[in-house]
Amino acid sequence: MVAKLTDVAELAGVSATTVSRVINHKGYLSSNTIEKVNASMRELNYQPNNIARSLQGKSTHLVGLIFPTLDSIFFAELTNLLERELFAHGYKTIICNSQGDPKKERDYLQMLGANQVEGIISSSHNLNHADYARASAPIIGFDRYFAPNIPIVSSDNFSGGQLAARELLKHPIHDLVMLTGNDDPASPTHRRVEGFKDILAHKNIQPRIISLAQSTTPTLKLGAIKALLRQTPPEGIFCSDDMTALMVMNVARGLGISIPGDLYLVGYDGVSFIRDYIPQLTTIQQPLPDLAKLSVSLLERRIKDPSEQLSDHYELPVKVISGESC
Amino acid sequence: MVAKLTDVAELAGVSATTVSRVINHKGYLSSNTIEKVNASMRELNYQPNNIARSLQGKSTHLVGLIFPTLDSIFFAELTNLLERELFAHGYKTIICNSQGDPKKERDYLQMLGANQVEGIISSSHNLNHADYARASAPIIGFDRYFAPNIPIVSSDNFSGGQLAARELLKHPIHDLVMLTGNDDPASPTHRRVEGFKDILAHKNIQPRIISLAQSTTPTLKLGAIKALLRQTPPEGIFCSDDMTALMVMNVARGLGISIPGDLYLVGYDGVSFIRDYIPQLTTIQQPLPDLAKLSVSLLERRIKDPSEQLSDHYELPVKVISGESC
DNA sequence: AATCATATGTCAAACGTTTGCTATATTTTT
DNA sequence: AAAAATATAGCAAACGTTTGACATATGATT
Repeated sequence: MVAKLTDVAELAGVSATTVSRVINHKGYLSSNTIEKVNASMRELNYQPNNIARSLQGKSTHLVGLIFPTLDSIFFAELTNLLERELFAHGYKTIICNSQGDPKKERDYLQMLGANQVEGIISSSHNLNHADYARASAPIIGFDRYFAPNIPIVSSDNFSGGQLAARELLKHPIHDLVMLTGNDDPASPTHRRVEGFKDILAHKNIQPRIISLAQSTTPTLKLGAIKALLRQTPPEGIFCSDDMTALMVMNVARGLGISIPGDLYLVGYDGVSFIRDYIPQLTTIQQPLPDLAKLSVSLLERRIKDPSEQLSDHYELPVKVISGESC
Repeated sequence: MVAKLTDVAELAGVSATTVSRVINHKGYLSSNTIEKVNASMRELNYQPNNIARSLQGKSTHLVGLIFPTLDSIFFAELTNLLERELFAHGYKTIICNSQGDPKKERDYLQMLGANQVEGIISSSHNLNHADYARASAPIIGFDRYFAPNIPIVSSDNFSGGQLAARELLKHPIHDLVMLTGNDDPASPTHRRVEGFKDILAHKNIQPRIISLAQSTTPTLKLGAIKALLRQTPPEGIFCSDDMTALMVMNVARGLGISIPGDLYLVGYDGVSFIRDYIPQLTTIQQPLPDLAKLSVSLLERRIKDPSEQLSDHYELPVKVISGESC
């Protein structure tokens, strides 16, 4: 059996209280006692039981991350950064990938409560606001509105859309398409569409907005892109994420459409994978590390003081990463 | 304050035991009592406290995943699949990305113990075997040897190396390079090198093995690949992962080396991202979903019966995904 | 009418910690 | 030399749940 506090106490010839005090550096302890206890802990290879500690009142230092999937490089990198940041702040990360399944998401939300997580960062899209409003732990919405008083962290999506438009308009073109993944007008990411349209409106250009539901499989997406490029190829495309842009590049190459030249292309996200492996893509970069840091720091503030009033929305600036595609 | 079991009991006018019995479907309960209790739980929005439950003896249903990073698409997809599988088996997933930092990994290993996780799946490379042998929970090594009696789950790396060699040898070439990420001869992934060499040896071909340490940054890797392709370009390259192969494709394109033709290229992993977004790459596909399922099912067997004797090594077959690069 | 099985529910101990209170010994201040 | 402050450590209750042992009521079987 694994050693417990009382075993250590017995071996060291002191009370359980004293051992606990040594572990938690609390109260007055003689160096002699401390040494004895430490030796006993070493001898028994003692590991405090966090479960018991939490029950007693200590916090769990657990944080839940609710995202749709890790198959998307964007969420993978984000999760990676959040995990790092959370670890640096002393939290452990439970991942909850809803895979677009509302039932799974609800189960997870409930489970996180049952497991006494101290906070939640979520970007999932399946549940209604009431589900989130009821959650016991503080929540930060990543690129996502949940309920009043649940702060949103996002890139400046509107500016991002504007930047993309400006990039495309550097060329003398006007038949433009935007491929977007999310058509919920309440979603912060929808602001990308608005920013894009905003700039084009000044030039009296009306882009075609093609919305591929977030649940679209790659194959379906491929079909849609092929159809677009074959039947009514535009002169410029703005994709609301880099993976879609990458697919456009592939399809274009297959069809003999050259980028740039025949077609100009701008993506969105600018994750490090794209910068390292697909540098030819021009894209709008979100400051992912900063977004992760901000999310964690806001969450921590809410954990420390649940009543602290935070802003509704934190927007971080984006920038253009110039490749060759536009 | 959030409702607890005793609050429910009080409201329903029964004892705590009875409430617990209702929750756990244990013992004889009148349907009347059950209804009363359920109503009270609903009214108070009661959520059982898993911490208290675990302390009492119930298991935590927590599993830890120790991997180097999520920035690599391979680990991201693997983590995604494992999380799904674990969820389906009733487990929650704590992610522990060591980021190549032995200290972080040791901290995590210790933390997982303290948090009473029921099992660990790990593919991290930083700790010595003793650290893992000491862990309290059962462990499955993914593509990684840790200690005797810790089973390894991997693809058939040797056959994978052989397949890659055979693919390249379909063309009349003999100046071959293998770019590998891990040069630890004890690692299961090193078998890819051996399988590759094995086939080539029959043809009296001695490939150049270039090992880019796993910690290499993309920039350094890019430099190495550029140097290779510029100075002593081979006729064929086998990369031990798809991301490196993707980088080779990019560099080659930049240098005007055409793939296939001037250079034949085979990758390894065949994650779904590659199949969906870089279909032109010929690669050796690991059966990732099966590997995830197998890992979880082995782990569960060990959890249910820690003394169950498992094999040392479970190897799942790989297959060639034919693109245009070879 | 005594016995047994079946329902229904309560008591209190236990899980492994932490902590407020208390007790004693030692040192410092008056 | 008394009072006060400081140092040291133990007792027992508490955290929220589960569960074995026990108590009682009801009905069925002898």
